[in-house]
Parts: sequence; C-alpha cells; structure tokens
Amino acid sequence: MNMTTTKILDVAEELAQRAGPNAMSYQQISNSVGVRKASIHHHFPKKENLIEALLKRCQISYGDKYRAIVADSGTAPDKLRKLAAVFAEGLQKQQLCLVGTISADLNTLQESSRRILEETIQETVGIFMEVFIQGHQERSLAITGSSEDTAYAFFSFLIGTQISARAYGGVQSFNNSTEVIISNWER
Amino acid sequence: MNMTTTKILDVAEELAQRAGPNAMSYQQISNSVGVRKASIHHHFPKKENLIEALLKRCQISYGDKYRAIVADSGTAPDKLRKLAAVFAEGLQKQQLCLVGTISADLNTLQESSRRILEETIQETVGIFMEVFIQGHQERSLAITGSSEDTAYAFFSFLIGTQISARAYGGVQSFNNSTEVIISNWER
DNA sequence: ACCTCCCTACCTACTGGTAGGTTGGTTGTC
DNA sequence: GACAACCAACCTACCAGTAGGTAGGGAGGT
Repeated sequence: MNMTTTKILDVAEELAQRAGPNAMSYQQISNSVGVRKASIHHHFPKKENLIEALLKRCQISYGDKYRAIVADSGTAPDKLRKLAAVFAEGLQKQQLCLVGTISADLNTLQESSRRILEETIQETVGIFMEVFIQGHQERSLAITGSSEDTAYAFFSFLIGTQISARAYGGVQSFNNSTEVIISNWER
Repeated sequence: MNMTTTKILDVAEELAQRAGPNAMSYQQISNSVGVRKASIHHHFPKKENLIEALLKRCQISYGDKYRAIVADSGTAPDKLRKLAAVFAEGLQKQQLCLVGTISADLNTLQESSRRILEETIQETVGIFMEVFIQGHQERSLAITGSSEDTAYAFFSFLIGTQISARAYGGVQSFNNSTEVIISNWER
C-alpha cells in the first residue's frame, strides 16, 4: 500500500477516534497529511470509501492486538484486564474505539459501511469469546450466560465506559468501572 | 414554557438521539416544527444553547423516570431490569440515550455544554447508586466495588450496549447482554 | 376609549464559511 | 506512451448565524 494512502488513513483514524467520522473532514485530513483535498479524493473517491477502509484496517490491526492478548499465556481475568487496557490507552489520548464512534454515527452511514461495522463487531466478539471459554474451562470466571453473550456484553461495556469516561471521570473512572465488572466475574 | 419552544426541543431531541447532535441541523428542525430556521435561532440563538437546553430537559425527564423506578417497590435486580428497559425502549426506536450521543461528540462541544453533561452523568450515577445500596442491604446483589463505581459501570454499560446493539444485534442482543450483567450481580 | 411604547414571535433575505465532490491538466516514473 | 500521483480551480449543497422588518398582544398614561 502507498505511503500517502497509509498516512491519510493514519490521520483519518486519529480524527475519527477523536471527533467521530462525521466531524472528520477531507480538509482537516488534507492539512495534516500535506496533500491537497483533491488528492485525498484520488485515494478515497467518496467519504464512505475512506470510512470503510478505516474500519477494515482497524478490524485487522485491533483484531491482531486482541488475538495476541487472547493467545498469550495467563488466566482469563488477566486477559480481560489486558483487553481493557487497550481501551484505557486510547482513552488517555482522548480517543475512542473506532467501532464506538462509528456506531454512534450509524444513521448517517451507507449500507455497505454498516455491514463492515457489523462484521467487525461480530469478529471482535468472537475473539473476546475465547477468553470466556477459557475462563469457564479453567474455572477462573463465573459467568451466567453464554460465552458469546458475555463477550458481547464485555465489548459493549468497554465501548460505553470509554465514551462516558472521556466525558466524565477520565481514566480513573474507566479503571474503577472495569475492575467492578471483571472482579465480579472472577472466582 | 412556550409551545413552539417545546416542539423545537421535542424534534431536536429525537434528531439528536437518532443521528447525534452534530448531524442535527436547524434546517431539519425547521422543517419538522413548521417555523422558519431564523425562528429557531430566536428561541435558541446558538446551537450550543439548544444542546444545553436539550441536556437539561433530559436530565430532568429521565432523572424523574429513573427516580420513579428506584423509589418504587421491588428488589434491586428488578429495578436494574426496569432501568435497562428504558434503554431498550429507546433502542427499539433506533434512538440512543442523549448522554451517549452527546458524549460521543464530546470534542465538538463547548466547555459549558461539557459541564452540563458531566453534571447529568454524575446525577444519573447518583440515582442508579441507590439501587446498588438497596441490593447490598437486602443481600439481593453481590457487588465487588463501591456502589458508586458499580452504578457508573452499569450506566456506562447501558450506554455502550445501546450503541453497539443498534449497530449489530438489535434489541435481542441488548437484552441478552443486559441479562448477562445483571444476573451476574444477582444472588 | 384611544394611543404610544415595548414586547415576543415570527418572517424574508442574506452572509461567510465549509462540506463533499468534480474537472482538467501537470508531473514523474516505469 | 501509459499510468499513478498529484494539483489548482471550481461546483453545488448545506451549514450556523445575522440583518432588518412585520404582526399582534399587553401595559400605562392621558
């Protein structure tokens, strides 16, 4: 992949995480990347193309990050804390998970973008699920529902807490909140 | 309060919940209310005034709704389910909690609006907290952290699950997810 | 009762600015 | 010569916000 294309995606990713996909403009991207606005359109003709590329890239990069945590050694609760730490890291930079920001602007999205978003959520939940399966097997986690529902709940929780902690309480509240949820599953 | 002012707020609230405060325009409000765009500016000179009025009104209306649930008879887990049902109701109409949508667009907000947002979160957490205190006293809930942290976690969870369920899974996923969290506190 | 004054609510017409997107052309490389 | 990358200049549509004015309803004085 082209260097400029990559840089456009880097800048767009930061803007989208900080302000949301709608508040991110081609002009802002142009200023930061150092190429003209028309050139951004050369790489991503429509904004939806950019958003979709962003989502696909984050699906891979964050997917890999999550998979690495899940595949690593350690107990299930440890892994949950490491997954949460990824979100805390973003929060420290005032940045939200892309899935969260894009989902919040769902009703301004194209159908094709929505499908990629769904796919990303589905895949992420699938990765998170492994931890709950492990936790069940090693008896380190006491969960009441299915692994899938629990993974979905945990992912949703992280998205929500990241959003509300950025608005009120910051990283401190995020960590307290996360600990409340994880320690309750722990046994 | 004036009838037109109320109608503007009604329409704005729906738009903000459906598409976010940034995607909500004075023109759209004008079309729905049936007065000219300039007249909206007469009632709410700047968009920040409108957003703040919106937040304050929702702080009261939802605050009352939550307080009614908390003050009612019933066990703590029942009350948590009733609180979650308020969010499920919004989700069914493709609408998110205002605190969620506005928090997602935090970085495009004025300082004054942020303060009201913080206040609203703080107040809501305060109301939710009562349920966890009750749950602790009547021994119907087993919580690991402070009531405040737990209430914050639950509110954040609801915001997040509402967002992700709208994007993927719908009300079904929302309910599954909520049940996983609540039943895990239950004892 | 009438008139002046001021108010709220609303209007038309407009501003400056920015959004996403297009056109047509230049440059550099294989 | 073909093609990718890039550019200036431009377009339409829409945004929030403003200027200036109108309609009608009290309030207070005479």
